[in-house]
Amino acid sequence: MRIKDEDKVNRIYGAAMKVINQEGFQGSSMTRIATEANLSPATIYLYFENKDDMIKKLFIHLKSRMGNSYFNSDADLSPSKGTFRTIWLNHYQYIMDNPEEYNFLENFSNCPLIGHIEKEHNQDYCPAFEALFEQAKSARLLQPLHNDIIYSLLFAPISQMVKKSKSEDRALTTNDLIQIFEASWKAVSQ
Amino acid sequence: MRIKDEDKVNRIYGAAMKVINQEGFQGSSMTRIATEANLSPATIYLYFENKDDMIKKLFIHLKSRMGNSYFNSDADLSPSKGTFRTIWLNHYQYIMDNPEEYNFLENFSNCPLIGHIEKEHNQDYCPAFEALFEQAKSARLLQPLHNDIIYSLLFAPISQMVKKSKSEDRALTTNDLIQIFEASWKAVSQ
Amino acid sequence: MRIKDEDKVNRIYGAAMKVINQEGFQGSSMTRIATEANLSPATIYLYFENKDDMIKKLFIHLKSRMGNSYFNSDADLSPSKGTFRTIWLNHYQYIMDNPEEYNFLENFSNCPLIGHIEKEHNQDYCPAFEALFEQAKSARLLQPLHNDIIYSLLFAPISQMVKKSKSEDRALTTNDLIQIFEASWKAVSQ
Amino acid sequence: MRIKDEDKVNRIYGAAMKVINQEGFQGSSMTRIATEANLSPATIYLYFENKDDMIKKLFIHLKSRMGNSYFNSDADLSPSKGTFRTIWLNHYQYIMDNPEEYNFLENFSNCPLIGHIEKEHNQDYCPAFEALFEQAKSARLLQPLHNDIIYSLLFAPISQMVKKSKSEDRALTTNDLIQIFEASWKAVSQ
DNA sequence: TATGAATGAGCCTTCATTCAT
DNA sequence: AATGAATGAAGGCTCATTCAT
Repeated sequence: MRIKDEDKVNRIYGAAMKVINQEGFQGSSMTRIATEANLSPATIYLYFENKDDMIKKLFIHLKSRMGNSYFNSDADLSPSKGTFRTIWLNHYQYIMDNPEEYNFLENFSNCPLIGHIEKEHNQDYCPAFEALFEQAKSARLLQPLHNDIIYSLLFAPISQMVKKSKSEDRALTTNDLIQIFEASWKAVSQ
Repeated sequence: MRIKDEDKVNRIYGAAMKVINQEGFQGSSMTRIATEANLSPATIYLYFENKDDMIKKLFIHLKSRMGNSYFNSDADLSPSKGTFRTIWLNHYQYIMDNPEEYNFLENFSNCPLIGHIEKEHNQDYCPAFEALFEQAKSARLLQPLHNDIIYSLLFAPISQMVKKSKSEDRALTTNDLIQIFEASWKAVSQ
Repeated sequence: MRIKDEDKVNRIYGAAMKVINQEGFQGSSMTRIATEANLSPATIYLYFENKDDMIKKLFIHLKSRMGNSYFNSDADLSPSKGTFRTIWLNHYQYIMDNPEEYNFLENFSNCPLIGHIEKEHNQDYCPAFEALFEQAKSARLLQPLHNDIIYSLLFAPISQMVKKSKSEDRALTTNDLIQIFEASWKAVSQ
Repeated sequence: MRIKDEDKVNRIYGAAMKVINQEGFQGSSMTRIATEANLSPATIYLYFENKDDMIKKLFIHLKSRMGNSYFNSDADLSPSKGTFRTIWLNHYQYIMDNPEEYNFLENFSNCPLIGHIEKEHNQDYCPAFEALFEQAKSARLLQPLHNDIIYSLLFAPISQMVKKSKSEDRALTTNDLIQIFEASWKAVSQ
């Protein structure tokens, strides 16, 4: 008998993401995805219960990848402006390098199918954040705001700018980046 | 499409939005939407070329409604922190009051179907903004940043917070609002 | 708009029965049945909820047709051997004339899908039988047996013989019929 | 297919029958049957050409089992009413004891798939019957009818009654049995 | 204009069967 | 011989769209 090829799951993930981003959720038929992954549609069902299951698991998979990407340089995590700038740039880099992934996450975190997954997996993908935020608040580096608020003030603007720049085919300059980070930092720092 | 049936178009818009938000995009069949609007599916095709066309026009319609809502109080538009706070709160209020509409816009502004519409209609929905931003920059109220950047710094965080609070069934307090606005304002003001 | 053609249901019934008898239950796809009925598969779903629903309703429809066939000559129903012979021959004639229908009923009255329908519809298709049997027992024409038993003794043998003769491509002679009826009558008569 | 694996064939038969009776013909996938038999689906294909082949052989296998059951008490086979009563009761007992098997045989003896098998195997499963019937006719115990007719008169009623009683969850009493046998006997005896 | 009936294409999923070990 | 992975074809059903009134 053949050996189950665990990497096949990743091929499916990749194909699904590609198709969904290219043709939209509507156009993403299982057959289309299977073709993209060089598989028979039936094979997908050896690895996932059904389409919903596949999408959900893909979502979780990507969410975790994105969470990890914030800290992908193994720098120290001492609470300093520099640390936050690094993380912030990592985030920016991730969006730029993985536009399909990010797009997918953005598109589907609000859809009903995904909705209730987030709650279960919300905390496990970036526990490191919580710690860092708390330390920075204790050190009076950050304002004493709820973590969610800090997170929004820090990352939402750059995320939106990247999306806008992509949709308008206009790249962000280094100067843009500096301006956005400095302004975002003003918002959250003490 | 003549004036007297403009109402029918609105009924279709309303039904489409309701169905899409209730059942998700997948469940939004033309027949289902027609039923919701008390129409025959065939009738929809008298007013729209096809489903894509309908969705696109619905999107533009809502985008414009949202753009107008920023200024729905007929206050003055002199460039002051108070004016921005009013606009900011109008935006917040709109999201809270029209969650279905906002949800729809958020969900679909990034999907391939919608993607290229925005460019054509990006400017027409808030020309007033441009003017206000320019004035405020001249008056050294706002930092000399690109309007898109100001827009992101000002509105992206609150938008994300509302989404998050909705998805977690946790309301934002008045205190949250004040904190978020003040921080956002710090980011953009001089 | 088009007028819903109620006769279409009968076309579907006919096509379904034909296909099922020709290719067996396994081979009876909705598409195959639709083709046989000169319809689109989707059209069937305008008249039936789903395949099961269609089969069930077909079963009930045929069951009732068969029930009526016992009495299709408007002869008197006085309890006499002649009456029973007439009914018995009507039954025989029905099987011979509608082999597909009878076959269908025989095949599926024991399948799980159908199983519980019978109970609901068992009595309504031959209330006349009950009355006749009771009268005949009172008149000491029939033995005082349970109606089900009389029914089985009277009709099961001929039904089985017809099936066997069909499957072996050997017709029943008039003499066969007389012998079978007379023997069956001996079984139930007093 | 060699002797030592004869057991595996029986495991397959058992599993197939169990699954078919439990889930109906529709639900009886090869994988499901293989699982029930603690085998790989591929293994079934070492013993049978394909699914049809398996079903047909299962049918023949069971038919022969049932044929033998008529004579499972090693009583004498002298042509007497007592002998026929014994055989008749054996038949009844078999149906009651092996409802799944009997159900399977009843359900599929008329389906197109099985149809033409019977002819080939009709005679080999109860050659003993032929002899007994002939002797009984010679001895003027039975009427001079065709064996098929005698067979139908004798066994069809009780078979139908058992099916009916099962489908209505109502057991046959000893009295019922006596009545049915005596009436059936009246039909065929001289 | 307006409609309900009708449909062909396509979707998700399953299944009998084969592959490769 | 035996198996679990893999698959192409097909099935039930839905849907955007058109027909015919």
